[in-house]
Amino acid sequence: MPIDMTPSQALGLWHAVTLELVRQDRRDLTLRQLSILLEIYLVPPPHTVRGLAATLGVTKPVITRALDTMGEQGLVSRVRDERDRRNVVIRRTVEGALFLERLSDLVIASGRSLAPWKTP
Amino acid sequence: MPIDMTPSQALGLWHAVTLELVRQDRRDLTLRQLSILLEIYLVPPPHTVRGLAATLGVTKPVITRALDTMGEQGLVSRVRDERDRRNVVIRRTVEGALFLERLSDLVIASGRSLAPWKTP
DNA sequence: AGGAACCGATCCGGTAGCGTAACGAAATCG
DNA sequence: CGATTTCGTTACGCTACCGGATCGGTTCCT
Repeated sequence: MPIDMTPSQALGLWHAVTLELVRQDRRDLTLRQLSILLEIYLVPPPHTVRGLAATLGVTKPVITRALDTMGEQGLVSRVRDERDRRNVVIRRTVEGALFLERLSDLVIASGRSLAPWKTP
Repeated sequence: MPIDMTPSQALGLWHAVTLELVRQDRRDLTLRQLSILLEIYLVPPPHTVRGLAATLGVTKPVITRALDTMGEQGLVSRVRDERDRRNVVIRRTVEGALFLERLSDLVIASGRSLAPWKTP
């Protein structure tokens, strides 16, 4: 299932997607925030603050702040773990799934229309 | 030359690359800054502040600030246009090219090791 | 020549993220 | 039990970026 790309394709893909993300602006997510969001939605739960911090290689306050921001935007939600009430479990939301679905569409579309050999 | 991807591949690719970018940290580029950098290096020159502002759909100060930051990091350089001294021409640098080359490597490597069907 | 238009940079107040260091709550240990 | 460890959060001072307005400097237009 791997994807093979040339350097030109790789950068072209990144160029197209970042450009479009900036253009439509809407949610101004940090690279870290986006990374957290993808981690939550692509890796099987449960997700905790310290777990994410370890995975991303950042401190815990970074995760807390990112969850604050994305929580306000409805992209994630937090629930106290009742089995160990010290923990907080990060949960997915419908809105977050929709956001990533749009990101996915953007990536796919950008990849498809990448440097069409001749014939623009 | 297009690349065809499934939604899972698209998000998986983005996940792997952003995660690695966050992990190695180094230069903490904004999405906007990265977008500007890619625009400069992938689109034929000349590049001007107002041109980039129009392309990205942002205001001119945003471009100026981003060029300040990336200029300090040696990723781009600015030269006054002698034919029309109102303009500033944004130029590429060796260091900037190297940075994008590493980004390209990262994207390619992430794409290659994407959800290897069985047998890791 | 002089006014208008243009270009990039700078100033302003405000917002959001950062790292370090603490904190309170909860579980575990001895 | 109390002491210690483990969580996530908050406090603090700082830095970077934001949009909007404005600024000099330059060119264009008549």
